[in-house]
Amino acid sequence: MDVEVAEWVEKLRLAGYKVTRQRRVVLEVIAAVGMHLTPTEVYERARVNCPDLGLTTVYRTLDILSGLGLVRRVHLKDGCHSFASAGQGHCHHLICEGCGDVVEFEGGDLSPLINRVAQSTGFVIREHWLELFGTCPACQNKL
Amino acid sequence: MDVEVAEWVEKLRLAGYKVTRQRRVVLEVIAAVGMHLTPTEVYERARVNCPDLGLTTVYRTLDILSGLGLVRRVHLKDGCHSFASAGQGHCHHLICEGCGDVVEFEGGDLSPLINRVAQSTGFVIREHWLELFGTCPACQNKL
DNA sequence: ATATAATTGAAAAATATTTTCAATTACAGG
DNA sequence: CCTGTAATTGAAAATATTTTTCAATTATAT
Ligand SMILES: [Mn+2]
Ligand SMILES: [Mn+2]
Ligand SMILES: [Zn+2]
Ligand SMILES: [Zn+2]
Repeated sequence: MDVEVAEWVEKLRLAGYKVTRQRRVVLEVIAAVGMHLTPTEVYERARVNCPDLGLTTVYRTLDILSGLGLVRRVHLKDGCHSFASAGQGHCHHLICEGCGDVVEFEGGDLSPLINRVAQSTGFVIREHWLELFGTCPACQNKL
Repeated sequence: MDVEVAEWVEKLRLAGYKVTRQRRVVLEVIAAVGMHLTPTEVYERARVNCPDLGLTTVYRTLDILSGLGLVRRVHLKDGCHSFASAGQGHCHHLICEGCGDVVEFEGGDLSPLINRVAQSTGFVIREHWLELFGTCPACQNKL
């Protein structure tokens, strides 16, 4: 996870952003927890190590990180206010409805399906999204 | 589309809800347009036929309709404030990034993929979501 | 027709996000 | 190491979205 933060810092720098204390602490929070967090949740956790951090900066940092593809918005049934780390390359999210845990997985090849839909609708399909919902091993044991 | 509204009205009634003028006009708007609309957009369109409708009622009606599975929240890259009609049965949304058009399609059988992910993560997977994004035929011609 | 419980809209409250701006800070270049 | 400069910051205000409250209205069973 220190590795991930280091990589993210490097990508920030390469993209021309300054590496500030505030950005670093936001990065660290998101890289460390393996679950989805709202901006406010990120803010609360990050302030433990950086009490003068502002919520505005969290919003701005999350914007930058999603722009760079390092984090991704997690879409839940009732809204999509939270974010989780997005591994490199094309991946999808598997989400525990119990604890908010987020695991990434590689979706198999969806091209047959996508081609079929493109064919029958006349759409040009540019992107797809797959999210799976369920219960993680830890939450299964809690029952 | 009159058919769809009639079906929806019947389902509302069966679920124990009163069929009010306000609910009917919200239903009509969503059934008529084939695109995703935010609560405010629904409100504006519905008020053409029902000028005393309140935005609060639109929110409440959308809640009821998603509870009954008649409409579904549409999740876009930057948020998910809009809703679209959800056909019966398990379906997915294909969305035009140009005009907001929403088309439903049946996702093929994703069980092999889902089983594989369940296997490798230990999750019990209860639900899945697939959305495709692209350009509809009409918007392709506009280029 | 009437009784009644559900539903309504306006207003207020709560929540979420963005903008503004003066002060601070990262860091490139010397 | 200093210094200049443009990027970044947090607080406050503005805006946007959603929910709650409550008295008045209304759909519908009888
Ligand atoms: Mn995929
Ligand atoms: Mn499916
Ligand atoms: Zn869990
Ligand atoms: Zn289109």
